[in-house]
Amino acid sequence: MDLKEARDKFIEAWGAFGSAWGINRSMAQVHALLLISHEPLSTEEVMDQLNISRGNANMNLRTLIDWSLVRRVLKSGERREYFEAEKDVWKVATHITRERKKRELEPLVRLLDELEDIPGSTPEAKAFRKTTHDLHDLTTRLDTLLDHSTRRDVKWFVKAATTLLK
Amino acid sequence: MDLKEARDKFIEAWGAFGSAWGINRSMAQVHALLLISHEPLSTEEVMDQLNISRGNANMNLRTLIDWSLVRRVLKSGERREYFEAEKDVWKVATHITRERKKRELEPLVRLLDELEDIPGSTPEAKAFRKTTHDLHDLTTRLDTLLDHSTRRDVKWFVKAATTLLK
DNA sequence: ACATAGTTTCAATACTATTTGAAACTACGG
DNA sequence: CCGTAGTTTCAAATAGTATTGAAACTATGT
Repeated sequence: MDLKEARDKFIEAWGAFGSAWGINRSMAQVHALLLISHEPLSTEEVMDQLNISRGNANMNLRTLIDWSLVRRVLKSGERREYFEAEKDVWKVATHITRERKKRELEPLVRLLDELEDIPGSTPEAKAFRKTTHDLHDLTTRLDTLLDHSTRRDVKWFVKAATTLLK
Repeated sequence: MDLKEARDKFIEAWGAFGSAWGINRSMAQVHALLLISHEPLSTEEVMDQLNISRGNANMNLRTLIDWSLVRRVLKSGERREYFEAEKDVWKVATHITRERKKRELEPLVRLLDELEDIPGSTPEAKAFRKTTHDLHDLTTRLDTLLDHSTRRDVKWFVKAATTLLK
């Protein structure tokens, strides 16, 4: 397999992986492209290499910057903006985890918190309280866990946890 | 807030949560409904309570059974099938984790493994090798971690890991 | 103040995934 | 066997998301 082929496979796979996790395909592909590029790319280059439109490229680059997965780079004497990906995969994992925790886990925890004290003594009400209470406990713990593991160092955490489980 | 309202909110939220994580909305909602029901429900009851079609209900119930999140229950003397959800949320977390690891993480690890030894000494080739190698390392570790934490007991793991981070 | 290079926005469109609903199938009781 | 209650399948319709592309906008150099 040559480099070009390998790069295409990687971009495709990262795109598929992303969509399975609720991150849109193009965004994941732009990210993949920047991850494997040895130097920053312009919007134009991203468009060309992935065959996507300017609007699409622009929008996803902005979102990636929002997520702290990509940085804007200015080359001196050039007006055009270039983009480079964060290459430290442990940081990448941290940023993605944080972002998703914020967007998806936290709202759920808040709702479960509200739902914990619904009154009623019917079997339905009891079943409901038990489930929401248990889920609240689980999601809160997960939230705390992710919080600590991203505030510190994911790399260290994964290594320590792996040892713990061996 | 009364019970009915709370149940609806929970079903809606669990559906939204699911779709953000690549699990389709109806499947997540059927799961939510069964999680908060104090007794098993039939396909018919699921259809009625969620306003979804028979085909949809049937298909998602099967998938939930596949994922070990729901069990088929036969009431003696009745021909109709009933369904009940696994109520232990830690087991639920284990089953979901396993399934997603199998479907999404493992294929990625396999691909990265293949891509690790692409030849070439250009900066492009080097950057490519570094990224895929690092990702391979990260995903492999994560794979191992999830493997052990689901083979043992997620509950125990989350507690231990939390202590580790405190 | 104008021309130029570049970025952003957004309505229209294309694409993908989900859902429906009706027909085919299956199994059971009489 | 036949009728009935129930389940499964799947092509077609629908709903939901992502993408395009052109126009509006912004900044820069002369």
